[in-house]
Amino acid sequence: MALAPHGRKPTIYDIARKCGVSGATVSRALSNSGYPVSAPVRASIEAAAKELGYTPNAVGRMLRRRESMDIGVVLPNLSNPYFTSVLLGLETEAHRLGYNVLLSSSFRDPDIEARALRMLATKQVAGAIVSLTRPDAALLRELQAGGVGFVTFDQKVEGLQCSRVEFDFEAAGLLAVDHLVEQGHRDLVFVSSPIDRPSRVALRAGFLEGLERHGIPDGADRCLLGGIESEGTEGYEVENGRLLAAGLADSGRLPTAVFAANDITAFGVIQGLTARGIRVPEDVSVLGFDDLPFSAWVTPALSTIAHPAFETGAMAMRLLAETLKDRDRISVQKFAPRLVPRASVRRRGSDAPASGAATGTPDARTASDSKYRRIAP
Amino acid sequence: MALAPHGRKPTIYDIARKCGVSGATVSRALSNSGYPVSAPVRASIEAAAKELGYTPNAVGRMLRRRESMDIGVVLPNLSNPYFTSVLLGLETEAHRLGYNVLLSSSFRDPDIEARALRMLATKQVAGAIVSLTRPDAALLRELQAGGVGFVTFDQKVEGLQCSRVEFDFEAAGLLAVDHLVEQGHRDLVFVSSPIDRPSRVALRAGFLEGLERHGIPDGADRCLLGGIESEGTEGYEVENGRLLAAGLADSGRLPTAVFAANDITAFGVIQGLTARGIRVPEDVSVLGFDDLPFSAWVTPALSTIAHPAFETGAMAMRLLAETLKDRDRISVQKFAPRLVPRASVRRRGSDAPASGAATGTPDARTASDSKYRRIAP
DNA sequence: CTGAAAGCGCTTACAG
DNA sequence: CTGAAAGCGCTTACAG
Repeated sequence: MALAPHGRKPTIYDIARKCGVSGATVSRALSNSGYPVSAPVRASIEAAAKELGYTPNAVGRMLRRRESMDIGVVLPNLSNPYFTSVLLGLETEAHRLGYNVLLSSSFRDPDIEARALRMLATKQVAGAIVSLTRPDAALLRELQAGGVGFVTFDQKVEGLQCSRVEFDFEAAGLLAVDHLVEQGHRDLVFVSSPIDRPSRVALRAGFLEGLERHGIPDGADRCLLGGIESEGTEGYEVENGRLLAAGLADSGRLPTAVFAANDITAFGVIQGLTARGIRVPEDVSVLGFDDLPFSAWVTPALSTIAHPAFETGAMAMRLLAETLKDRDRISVQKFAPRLVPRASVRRRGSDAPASGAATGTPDARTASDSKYRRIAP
Repeated sequence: MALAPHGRKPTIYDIARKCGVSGATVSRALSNSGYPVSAPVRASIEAAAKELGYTPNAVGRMLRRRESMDIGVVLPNLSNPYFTSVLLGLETEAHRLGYNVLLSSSFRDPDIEARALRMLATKQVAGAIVSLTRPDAALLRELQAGGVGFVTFDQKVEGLQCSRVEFDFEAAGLLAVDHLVEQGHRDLVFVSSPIDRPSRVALRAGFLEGLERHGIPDGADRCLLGGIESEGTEGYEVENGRLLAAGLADSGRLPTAVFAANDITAFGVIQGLTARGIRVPEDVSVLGFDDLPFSAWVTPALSTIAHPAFETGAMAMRLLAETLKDRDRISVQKFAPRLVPRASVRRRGSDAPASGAATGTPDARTASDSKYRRIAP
């Protein structure tokens, strides 16, 4: 791209001059406007554009058309693989639909979240897909009134009307207990980092409900919460799992199976147990939650409950596109959990892996091949 | 943000009208221009702005100033945790410097790469940080001439003058052999997926060089390459590792230690070995490369060689900011590998973990606390 | 300290 | 099919 005579990048007027036509005609020829332009004129314009190394200026176009193909994404933290997968799904779908992604991580800081949101409005994004730590409904409504379409996932913001994609965390807790009981376990423990998010509350509620349904007593005592708070990275989850599991081993009152609040915590649990000479799954079964990609890669491959991250991101993007077409339309999509039996849960008193579990070969999943049942809202 | 009388978002002119001043004055008051505005006028402007729910329009400003605080990022694939960490470092630094990130994944498709690059130019980004599968130097030069600053990482693009951050892959291969030999191993094998990228070539070269320095024969025979090509996700690396390790076990000619081309491959190796009843590290030691966050989370915690992902991203962003200040300045920063001994490599014939290895407790790393030696270019 | 005016690069009714 | 003109929202020399 050579610079035009005025020392800047060539514009439609440089092309116009060169072809002896008006800027309007160049614009029509180059912007796929559908507006009729005679074949020879069009050809000469295209040739001149190529010769001058013309690149359209999206900023000029955006200002004039007052519309944007950019969308914002604000997430707590990319160091959590769950959010990475959400972003991957979201970006794949955005790309397919012709949108560009402006990324902001908030590190769970509400001030950063607010700043990122305002910045996105400033940039005139068409919409934003967000997962907020402490959502400011008033701010969101303000930006919404200013034309920014919103979609949330894994969270409902009180006082804000917008589409969202949900997940049935309670059903996941229930499913965990069902599976473990079905594999002959009745002495169960739930292990988690401090329960901050509503999703965790729901997951535990599902676990407790499961215990009750199966007539397993002492529900509350079976919930073990770590003492280490988040510090931006996900290491604290591993650490909580490790400490809690080690404590369990030292107490001499080991359960036969533990359900971890997420896969990362499950890894900590396995570490803590193994360090005490307790084998997984021979001595204790461990069930995770999330189904992170690498949960299929470790040894023993982690039995877990899938939280469809990629699908959540892709669906959020689809709902946003829908909102941008029809501002009044809001929809709620809810995903259901799915059991992924692998090697870390074993039927009680058996040498074989849990029934239904893949044996040696971990499932080779691509980012999008798993199909999740969707619950109608 | 209420809409202004004209049915659109309020502009500086709505404020100007309300305050009985000119648009120029509003602009000066609101844009931190440093230009003097009398205190009472400023106050009334600020009050009116707040009352009208004014949000500055960055598109108008950008068009007028002909400068942008957006930067583009083009990566092969977020499903590779290495790139996720690079992005995390890059975004953290960008945020600190006031830049916004436009993200594009290319899925290793050169056409998508070219389209993403053109799109970024169209959007008038100040610069871009890229890792390209098949870099088109002519295109990059063209966009560079059009004003886009480039920084590459882990790759040097022939025919393009730009800053970049490098990593000494060859030294990493060397370091791997040194460590393994130092732990009493001489029967070594290098396991990798098909060697496409130059970085892999260099890593293997370092491994071979290491064998030679230690007088270990049959270098080429000790390099095992998988047959499964990339399909967008990273699962093929695990699979190659698994198959190769299983083959090794079945052949009955097991080495005492294997060096995997990356941590993900190492997980595959561990899976393949374990499935054949071979224990890691008791029977065979396994050394990885990358030091992904979750390599510290698995059991046994993976001994590996660190490839500073977060630092690479942050450094790339810093180099880009430098380039944007001074277009003629190009610098090359090179990171050196660092050994991270954990539990998957054990001194030959010993019950203890490799000397220097953390024992029970995996190191709790935050994303940025590790310090890497930088090699002067 | 303030304002009138031009202009960033583009699109699009309007007129022909 | 083509062009002249206005305008998207802002900034910034220039003049006072």
